[in-house]
Amino acid sequence: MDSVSTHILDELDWRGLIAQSTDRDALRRDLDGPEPLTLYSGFDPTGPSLHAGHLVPLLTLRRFQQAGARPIVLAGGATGMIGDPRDVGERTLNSADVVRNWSDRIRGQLERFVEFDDSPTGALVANNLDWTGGQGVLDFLRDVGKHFSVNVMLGRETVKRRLESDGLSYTEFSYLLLQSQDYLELYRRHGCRLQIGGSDQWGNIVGGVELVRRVDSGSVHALTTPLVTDSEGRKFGKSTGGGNIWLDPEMTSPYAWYQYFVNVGDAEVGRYLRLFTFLEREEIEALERDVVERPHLRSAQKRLAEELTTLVHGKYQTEQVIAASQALFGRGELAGLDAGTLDAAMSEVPNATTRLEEKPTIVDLLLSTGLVDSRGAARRAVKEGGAYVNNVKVPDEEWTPTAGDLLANRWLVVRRGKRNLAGVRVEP
RNA sequence: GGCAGGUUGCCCGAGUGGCCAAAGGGAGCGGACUGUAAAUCCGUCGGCUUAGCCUACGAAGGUUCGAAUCCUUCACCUGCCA
Repeated sequence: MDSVSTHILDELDWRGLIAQSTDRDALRRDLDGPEPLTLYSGFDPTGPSLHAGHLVPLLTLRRFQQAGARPIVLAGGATGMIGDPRDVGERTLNSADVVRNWSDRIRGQLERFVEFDDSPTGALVANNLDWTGGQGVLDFLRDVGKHFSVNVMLGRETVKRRLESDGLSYTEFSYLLLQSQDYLELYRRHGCRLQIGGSDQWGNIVGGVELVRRVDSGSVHALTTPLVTDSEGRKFGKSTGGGNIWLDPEMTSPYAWYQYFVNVGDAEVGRYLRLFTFLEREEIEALERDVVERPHLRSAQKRLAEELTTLVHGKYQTEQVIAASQALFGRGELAGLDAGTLDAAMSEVPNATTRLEEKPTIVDLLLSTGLVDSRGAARRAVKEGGAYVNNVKVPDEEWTPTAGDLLANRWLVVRRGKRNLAGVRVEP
């Protein structure tokens, strides 16, 4: 980032990264102070991996660090045991073992997005289980609970909605207190003065702000990032199938990750570039003009996908998936690809193996590659004209590959619909 | 502990003895049109050895020629009362 750049708060503002904040001017003064401001954001282990939606606050921490602040990434080993109330539906508690396993994995992912060094802005990692795990109930109720008014808590939006629908357990009701205590703890341990999080966290964050003020007379800040949705209001980072796009390459392959962003709609790509990349303003604005003037090139989508894949999976992986995407989505002639390119491209997509003697039908191929879930679905795909081998439509359920169909002597590229690809390695 | 209401496919939701693999909507999937976009239109949407069979309407058992629908018990959810 260039050093004459705009103030971090103005930068975040331009990027659309500020949903709500406490006193902006006071925050700005603290950011401009002689000491680096310490800030934190917490991430609950609600699954074995972070997903794309977590990137917004996480990358915002990174932006603050680059602007001279010191970030703390907090893994919610304790809060993950409780569950933040959602608008509808009590959560199912996960076992302590599961939560511990998940928070360890998530912690490893969190650490990749901020810099750890000995400088005053070097990042810290924390786990709220460290200060709640051994805490007694009576201490908690006296030291923390006493500062919260149930009257006020009942007025919170989520709580109101839950009371109107299916109710809310005392456990989830208490979540606010735990997160508030975290802020107080980090304020005391590390002088943390700012907490950021998704806009759905606003209530939890200001709960901490007030607790710090009441207990320690400290003045600390809150800032939330917007909940990112697409033009249809769907939560960002949900795949078209409905599942999350995960950071863990075992759960979402780098190829699938890249493809998700390449397929972002024109209406949101500019906004996503600002929210998720570290590209300069001029470059983003140029890409946004491209979307209007030469939309078919999809240059903004490709750039977004490249940046995000590099950020999460590294430069090497990114080059691999870009090469694979170009090879497989290039207009048609798969036969023209050399063996090396094809091998590399095939390693990025789902694979299966077969032998010609087994006389696999197109239905078998679709099923074995996981492109469909059942034989019925495979037949349907063929009937609907959505099954292709080597970019050629296969209209017959009984179709079987022959030696002449093999690319580079060993591959069949099986496709379902426009963009679901898989490779079948044919063994001699 | 008592009383009342509820539990249907990925989600919402209709269905109160056969015409129910279950209306309708949403999501998803495929096709056409395009730009690996959006919108629109069309089709599809439990599984299988697919004119047939199997599994399924919270669980188990029962009544019946036949049950998502009736009966019994159990589990869970919501509300009111204790």
